[in-house]
Amino acid sequence: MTERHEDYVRIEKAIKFIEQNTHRQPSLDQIAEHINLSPFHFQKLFKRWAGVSPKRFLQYVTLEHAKQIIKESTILDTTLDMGLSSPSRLHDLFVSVEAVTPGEYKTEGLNLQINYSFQETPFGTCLIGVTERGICNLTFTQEEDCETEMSRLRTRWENAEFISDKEIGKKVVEQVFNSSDRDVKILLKGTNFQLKVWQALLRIPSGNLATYKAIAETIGAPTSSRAVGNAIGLNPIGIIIPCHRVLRTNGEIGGYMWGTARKRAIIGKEMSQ
DNA sequence: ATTGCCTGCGTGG
DNA sequence: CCACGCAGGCAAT
Repeated sequence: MTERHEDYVRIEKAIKFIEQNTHRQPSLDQIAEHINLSPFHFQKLFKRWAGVSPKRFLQYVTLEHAKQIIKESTILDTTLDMGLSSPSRLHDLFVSVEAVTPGEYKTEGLNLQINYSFQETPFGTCLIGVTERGICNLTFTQEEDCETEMSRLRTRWENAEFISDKEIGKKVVEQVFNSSDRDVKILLKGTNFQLKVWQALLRIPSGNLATYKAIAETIGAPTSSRAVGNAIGLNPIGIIIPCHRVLRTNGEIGGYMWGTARKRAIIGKEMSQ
């Protein structure tokens, strides 16, 4: 287990603790004690990890803040509306999406080469899959279970040729997590409905939040927020397709395929930038 | 805060 | 086909 991952585990534990004790407004000392670090060390680790102090971070991550953001629905709505009218101006990601052809869909990746590798990120270990036509997979491992994650990828692209390649994956991680160069290509495979939902997610700029309902409305299916949640849960390319930016209408955090603590963490970091 | 009834899509019989 | 499961929403408690 790498140092980076251990740090992430600590942060995750801290966030869980906060989540369960929001009503008590835990102090820095209490949080630090819970994860067995000195307040000093914890503060330092946190700052290094998130780029802001724990206190500032909490302001952003806290439920009340999320509620406020949702309440100011003009911001949210204008964001989404503007996203529709001129997507390229609002995007923090200039992602060009390529969807697989019907033939490829049927054959599930025949003649497709996927360079895969596991990579460490500030939010945990993830499995990267890259094809000639773009990134096709960015999923986090739960409990460091790489085998399960890998078999999921193989199932998703049953006939593809898999090549282990750490260098390609490393470049992707640097591009997505550490650089301002966000001009990435992705390769998506899904039903029409899923593609519509995933592309709607790409229109939410970093630092902004949307709701399942708002997404449902933008794709012209205003009563299908549940179906939207379903489709979002199947997003194969985390972070780049920002499924973490979608909350419930009432401001609750909602679910996340890779754990709500991780979702909070990603939102918090984006908010604080 | 909790409950019960609604939604639409994907999956497995 | 049909039946069920979901990262949701809403109205009535």
